[in-house]
Amino acid sequence: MGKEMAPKYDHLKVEENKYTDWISKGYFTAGDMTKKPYCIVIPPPNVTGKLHLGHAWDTTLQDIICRYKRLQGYDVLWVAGMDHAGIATQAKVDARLKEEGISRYDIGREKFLDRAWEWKEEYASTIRQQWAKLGLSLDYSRERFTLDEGLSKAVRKVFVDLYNEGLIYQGERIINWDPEAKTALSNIEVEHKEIPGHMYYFKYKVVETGKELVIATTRPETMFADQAIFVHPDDQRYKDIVGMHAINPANGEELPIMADDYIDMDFGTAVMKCTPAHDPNDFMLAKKYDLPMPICMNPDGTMNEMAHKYAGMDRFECREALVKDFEKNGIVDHIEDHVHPVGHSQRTGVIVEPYLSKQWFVKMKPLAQEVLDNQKIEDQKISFVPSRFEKTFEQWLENIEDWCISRQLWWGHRIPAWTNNTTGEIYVGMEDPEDIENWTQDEDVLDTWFSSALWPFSTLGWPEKTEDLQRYFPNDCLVTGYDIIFFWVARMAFQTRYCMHNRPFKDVLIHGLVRDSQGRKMSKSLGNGIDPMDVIQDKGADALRFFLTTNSTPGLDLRFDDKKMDASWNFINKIWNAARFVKMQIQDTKPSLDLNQLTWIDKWILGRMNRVIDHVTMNMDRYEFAMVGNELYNFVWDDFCSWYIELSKASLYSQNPQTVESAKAVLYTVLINICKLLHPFMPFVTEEIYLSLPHDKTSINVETWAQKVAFSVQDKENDLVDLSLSIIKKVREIKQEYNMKPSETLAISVVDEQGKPLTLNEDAKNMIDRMCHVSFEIIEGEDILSRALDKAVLRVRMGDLVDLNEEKARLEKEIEHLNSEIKRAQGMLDNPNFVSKAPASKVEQEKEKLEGYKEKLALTQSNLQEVLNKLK
RNA sequence: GGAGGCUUAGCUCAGUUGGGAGAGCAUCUGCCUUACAAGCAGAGGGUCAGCGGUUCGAGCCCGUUAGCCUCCACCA
Repeated sequence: MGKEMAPKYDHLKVEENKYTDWISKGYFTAGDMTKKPYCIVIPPPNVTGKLHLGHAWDTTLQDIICRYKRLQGYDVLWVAGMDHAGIATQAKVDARLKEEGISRYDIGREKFLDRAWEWKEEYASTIRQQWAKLGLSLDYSRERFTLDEGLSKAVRKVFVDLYNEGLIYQGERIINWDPEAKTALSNIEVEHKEIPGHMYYFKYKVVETGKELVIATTRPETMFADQAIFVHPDDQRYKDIVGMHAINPANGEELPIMADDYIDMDFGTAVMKCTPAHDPNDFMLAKKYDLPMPICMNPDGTMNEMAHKYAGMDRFECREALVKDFEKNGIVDHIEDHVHPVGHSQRTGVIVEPYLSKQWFVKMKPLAQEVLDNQKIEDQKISFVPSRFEKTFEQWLENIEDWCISRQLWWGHRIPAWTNNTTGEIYVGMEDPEDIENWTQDEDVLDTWFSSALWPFSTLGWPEKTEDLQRYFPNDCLVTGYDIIFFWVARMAFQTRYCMHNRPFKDVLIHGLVRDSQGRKMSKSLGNGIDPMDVIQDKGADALRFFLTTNSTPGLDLRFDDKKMDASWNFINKIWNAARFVKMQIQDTKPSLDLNQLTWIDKWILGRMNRVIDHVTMNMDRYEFAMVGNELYNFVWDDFCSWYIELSKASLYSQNPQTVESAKAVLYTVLINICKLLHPFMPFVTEEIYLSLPHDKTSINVETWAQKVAFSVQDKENDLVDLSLSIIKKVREIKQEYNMKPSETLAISVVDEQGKPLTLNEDAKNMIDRMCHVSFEIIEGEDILSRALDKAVLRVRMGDLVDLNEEKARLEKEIEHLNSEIKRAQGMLDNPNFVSKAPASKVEQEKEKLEGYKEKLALTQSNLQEVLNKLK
């Protein structure tokens, strides 16, 4: 103790070294069995790189919840962990290998995986450093990785169970193929973007009649794999040619002309070419009619030998060349510009190719239905904050399609399926086959989200029946962005329902995206990303945390704003200086709060504090952090700093030792409670202040939540505060209005409605004088300025300074305003419906307001009369 | 084609079961007052996007229009 506190806040110094100390003391290690458990699992960041501002926001929200719950006396477990991020990480490692001039095929699967693990270790440590900078109260003793041994076991078990129940199957289907990453993707890994393209109309010759048939397509390059031509059975235009054949202009093959009512008679020429292996609808038709399904492309997006002279060309090159040749040969009827949605790979950005391929799928309908059914049960449902996301979530589950889970990658959970080398038999199991030399394991790995989906319980030890699982499952809360509700939240929901027969967590707090100051998404290509570590260096983690969490509303995006970052820093600086003042007063001795010695202003601030504690607690429970921030900002800055600290100086410098002691104790009490209330938001500075003051615990981390102080207060004490504050404000206003120096002493008196002087006690006079430099005198005569307060009149000796005409105008304006308020309030009270229907408290409130306005109006009117008399 | 969000002070945004419009920054005025000039004390500034409805009472609830934005969706 006895640490010096510099006048200007130095966040670098304050935030240095604290975190390692907290970790070493085990403050964030869960397991106190005497307390009630509370559990959050971190959305595991990808080990592909550094954390961005979105992570900072997401994790700070969680940290706030965890720290709050810890102060409230919960045994909080916040599980640390990271995600192996299959495609993304593999791409990074590939790129690193490329720099060395080699590819993953050069070194082989095993060596590649060694390199990937190296990469993981490197980035995991970067991420942990960033967590430390942010001050996150994670439990590292339980840190997990989505590819670690325990999770691998969990993944295998789920896969095998689902397979045995027929909920996982292997099938040849049209999937979304990423030609860049050369892997299958799930539907939601495809982003549909409207891009300008063309609708090509080509002429086909009908073999039997020799007539022309015009058919539209957007992807001419797939024509090499066409197997049929379809029209609607009721379409009179084409009725005659059904059953005939047409020549595919791309390869000269004869295509049967068939009829199916899938065809939209109003679209294009109402004739559709069918490419079973390259389009999901065509595939469906081909299955129905048992058509062959050849593929005309290689996995890397180049054309294969089916494309004849175009073989080896990239698919888009081929498109261009083919159309050019068609134009030359008179095949093109016409070409229209056509803006249409095209699927892009979320990971690599390339255009996704619908592609026939053998993959593993999860049968989703039954799993999703379980979740939907349980959403109707109060103690089983997942509650979203804000609740509108429940609809998003449920609608997605209602319309869900089977999930393609196999990926043609190396970095990930290997699919636990083997094919017998001689019999071709498939084996799926937890354990490797005994005669493993006779079996070949499936080359593919699982979608990363397959393992992420198990996160809420796999991190706690499942499938083992661990104590942690028993104690901390289901989780209490999950915090994540709306952008991964489908990817992650929904999948956790059904996997948890399947494995645990429970919900993964009770609440989901949803936040939005961090945008730049112009409202744009932060992206690498725009180069507008902001590194949270730079912000922390510049303004401190506390300021960043406070900015992120108190300037945002659940579910909405957040714009990063330097000005608001500054405001956060300034707020911390303000608290810092208030703490310096308190420390200066109390030195190193903890003052004792004697509730019997409280002055009227002590009671005033304690009353405010009590109310703030109530509001903050309520809003913390509702995840309304912006409201908490706003209330604490105002309480600290206005009530505590601007008013109480200044008012308390009169007590502190008085001769009465009891008053002095009481003021010190109140300063200390309020400050400590401010620290506790703000600690979830700004753990570093609140710890620094806590430790620099006399304190009860070894760290604010192990303190208890703010407690209200119970004391008795009388109406007249409250009235005195109200009156004193209104006098001070009014005097300051008058001085400003008349260009007087604030330090200049103004002679005032305070009188009641009848003009009788009000007796203020010496303490109050002293305090008012200290705040706005006045002398209390008996004031009579011509040179008076009178201003109405709420329940009294302030009279000021002004001499010649008073501009009576201006004063008249000012008073008239005020009277006008008061009259309109009276009219409004009177109107409400005269309305029998209001009096009978509105809550009694509201009616009472309105009556009081009306009385107040009336009193003030009377006072103001008499002031105006005085002015008018003088003007005569 | 479905679903959702946003529109409040010059700018960025709060506004908790409906009951006298708020903050930060910016602007104007005056202050080096012994915690803080990254501060202190004051001031100005808004038909709460438009229209209609419910209600005694609407920024808030309902409907509708407009502008901006996001997600979902297999039309060749």
